[in-house]
Amino acid sequence: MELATKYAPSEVEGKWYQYWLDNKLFSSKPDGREPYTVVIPPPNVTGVLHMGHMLNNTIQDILVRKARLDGKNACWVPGTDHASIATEAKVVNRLAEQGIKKLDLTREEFLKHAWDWTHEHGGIILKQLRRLGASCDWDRTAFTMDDTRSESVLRVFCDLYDKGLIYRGLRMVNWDPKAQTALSNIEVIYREEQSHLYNLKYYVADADVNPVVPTGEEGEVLHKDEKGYYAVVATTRPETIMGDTAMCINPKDPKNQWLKGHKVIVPLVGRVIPVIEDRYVEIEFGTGCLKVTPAHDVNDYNLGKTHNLETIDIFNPDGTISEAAGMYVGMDRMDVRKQISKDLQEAGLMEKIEDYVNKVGYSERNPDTAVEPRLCKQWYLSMQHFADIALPPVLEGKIKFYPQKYVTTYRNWLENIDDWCISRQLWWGHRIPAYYVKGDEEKFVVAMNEEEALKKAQEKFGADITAADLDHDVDALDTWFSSWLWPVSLFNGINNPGNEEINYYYPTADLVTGPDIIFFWVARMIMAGEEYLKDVPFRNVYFTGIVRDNLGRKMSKQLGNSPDPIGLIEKYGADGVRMGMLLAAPAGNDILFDESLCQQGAAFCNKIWNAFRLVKGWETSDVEQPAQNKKSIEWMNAQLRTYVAEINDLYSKYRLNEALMAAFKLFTDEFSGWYLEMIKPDYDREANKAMPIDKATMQATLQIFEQLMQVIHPFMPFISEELYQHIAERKDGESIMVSELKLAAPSEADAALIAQFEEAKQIISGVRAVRQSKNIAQREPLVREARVGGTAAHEAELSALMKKMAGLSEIQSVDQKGEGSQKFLVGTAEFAVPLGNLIDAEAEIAKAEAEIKRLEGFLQGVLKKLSNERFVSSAPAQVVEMERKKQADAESKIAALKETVKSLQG
RNA sequence: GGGCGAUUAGCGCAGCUGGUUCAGAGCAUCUGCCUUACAAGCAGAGGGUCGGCGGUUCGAAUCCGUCAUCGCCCACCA
Repeated sequence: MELATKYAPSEVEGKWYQYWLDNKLFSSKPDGREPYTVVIPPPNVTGVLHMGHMLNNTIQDILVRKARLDGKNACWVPGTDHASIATEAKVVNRLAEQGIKKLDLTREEFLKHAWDWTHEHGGIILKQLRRLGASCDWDRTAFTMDDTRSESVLRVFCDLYDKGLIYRGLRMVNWDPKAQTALSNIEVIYREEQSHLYNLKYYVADADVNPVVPTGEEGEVLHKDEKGYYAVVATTRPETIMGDTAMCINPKDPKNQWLKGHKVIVPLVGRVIPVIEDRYVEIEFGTGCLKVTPAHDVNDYNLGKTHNLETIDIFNPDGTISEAAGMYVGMDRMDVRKQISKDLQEAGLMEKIEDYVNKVGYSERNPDTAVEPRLCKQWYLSMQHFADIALPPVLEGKIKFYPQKYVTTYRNWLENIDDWCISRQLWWGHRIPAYYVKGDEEKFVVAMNEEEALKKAQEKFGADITAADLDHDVDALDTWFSSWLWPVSLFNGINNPGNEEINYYYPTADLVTGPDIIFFWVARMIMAGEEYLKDVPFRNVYFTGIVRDNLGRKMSKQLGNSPDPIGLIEKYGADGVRMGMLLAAPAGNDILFDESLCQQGAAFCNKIWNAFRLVKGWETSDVEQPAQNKKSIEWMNAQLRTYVAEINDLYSKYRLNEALMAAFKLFTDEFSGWYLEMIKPDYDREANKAMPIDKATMQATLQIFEQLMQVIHPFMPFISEELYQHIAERKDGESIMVSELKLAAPSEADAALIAQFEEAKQIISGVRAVRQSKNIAQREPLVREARVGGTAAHEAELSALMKKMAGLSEIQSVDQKGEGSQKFLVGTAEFAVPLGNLIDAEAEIAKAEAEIKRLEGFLQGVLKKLSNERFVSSAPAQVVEMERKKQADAESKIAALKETVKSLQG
């Protein structure tokens, strides 16, 4: 069969993926083997694949395929996440396009639209993952809102409520006015912003709005204009003044002593509010006067509680001004800021406006929407208990983080943890299983279903309660409240504890995710795992970096710098893209993605392909195996063992990019560059084809090739499978995926053999360099002189090989330097290629003298070290010995070079 | 404001508990080759006083201090 000169990924990838599926090679069932479990970080069900997913899933697939090759029972469970806020927002938008408002629909109607949307777009991303070669057990595909997962969520909610860990509380929450829902603290992203500090005039008055005249004590700072005395309050949010119910000063502030006990008038609003005193106020900030708006600021809320202040909520849930404000009603808060600033200035109530940089919280899911602190009742999960159980496994190393630096981040967060606000004012999600007795929010029960709720309600509040008296909580749970159960719920460990699957697959082995969700997801999974299985959910966490473009910018739709993953796969092949992703991806470092990296991956595929074409093109015959081939095979096998040991070590440290690099060098340099050239049969010019190769060499080469494919398979599953199938006749269903690579550990003999070849390689390179510098064609045979005594006996063993590789016609041993030959050193041995009058004596002398100079400098340094008594006495003997050897080597090299110079001058 | 991490060749990185020939691979660069598997290739070469300063040590890219620059995380200063 003829093989094309170029590897065509599109022709093989689909075929093998289908083959793997048909033969159920991804599927896993509990058995006697060691399990290796990975759960996918579930992408948004309606999302599409982006470069971050590509990186993340490439890494997972490499780990999973490697485990399979190592004979483990690998199980990679795929699934998707319902992403409640994001998905609900998309559905709301789509309805809006059709002229439908969410609030005009019933919950059931809305959910139907949401499910339609989910079914329409859902799972696209999982299909895309197949193109990448992801070897997930697709029969296990789960969704955070499927029956099993939903039941798990409700069970856990009820259980934690019964344990007293879930409670309902009135708190200041982060409110997203666009999605109109509460958010947890970690869903708020603070951004620094150029804004203004508005300095407002609060005129001082007594209860009857009569001006107050201060006495003006030492250190006091008074502000006065024609309308009277006033305090200056600096704020970034003038639109909240309608909610002001006090002004606060620090009791120790000398500037503002005159304000004590008085009242001030809220500008424009006209409300008279008290001046209160609290040490919370920073004396140095602005004028030391703080306006207090208990309904719209966390600190002000706390002040309000301490000082018993009235709370005026001036905002509607959508961020417009409410009736309670009495002014600007119905306007958006951002518009009011501009308007009120104008109005204040016109009324002469604005002292000044300064430029100011402050931090504003934005919703993680609606990044353009500033979060509004809002007082409302929500469900919370007490976190101290969970922090207590989740901290030890990480600190004690039961779970390892790669890179390790995230342990500190993890610890800092857990040691300062806030309770988790788990309710969201959304419909798309798991509905909170709380049931209220009609008309009384304080009377409620928590139950798995209505039936159970009724029973509990009757027990708790009286037998006369009927189903019609109960109102199911309208809110849904935070998406992460289902994600945190993922490693447990995938194996049904909540609903059916102790079942065969959870016992077998849990704890999972490795989690691959981004550091951005260390709190959202990683930490909480550890909590849930410890709570429900009393064991960690995974042993290792590999944190990937963020994929950026080659200028270091985050990939985004706006910038248009995010390549389409499927387009890349079509262009470079899945294997090429996988290699491209990994080449620049050390754990924890951001990766600067560049298409040229995929190009490199595709080139490597082509290299592998052509190496195979070469081998496959050889005919075998009964000729005897040349000794040098036998030797080369031994060497290549030693290299394989050595590299594989190194690669395994790199895997164990999760240094996958380095493992790939090592595999790349093994194949490209050692195998293609050296080994294949060593055993390559001569060309028969008359027959115009390669001479036949002996059977033993052919067989050994195919075996090595197969092993190389096994080494490469986790990184490049498609081409390795394709060639694995070409190398030998395979039974139907046989696959490289489940083949085993068994190699002995490298021995000392291997090391010695590699060292011997290393020297030969250097000699060959030396001759090639001579060729290059003298412009001698590759085919022109050369003679090489080896200095007597300079060559070790083992070099002679490889002489045939060296002749072949360096294009030498002869290797001579000489006892004196021939004239007109170009010399080079390998180690301390000197070699020469006789070139007659091609030698440029002067240039050679200059070169040698420069080298002598360099070596002499080096020698001086060594000698200085050795003459230092303290070095000789305190350094380990080994180190001193090494320095002595350096000295001896340098001296002998210098001597050889000097001799060369002499002969050239001669 | 607190914490973490980084700074090594043009680029993105490795260099693990200080010592194995004056710092390593890849990509890029330069030179020469269409050599009968592969020009998506082959052969060869150049390139870094390891961010600055100080210290510990016989010896520092490696340990300590400090400064500088960059990045990330956390935090209720209006």
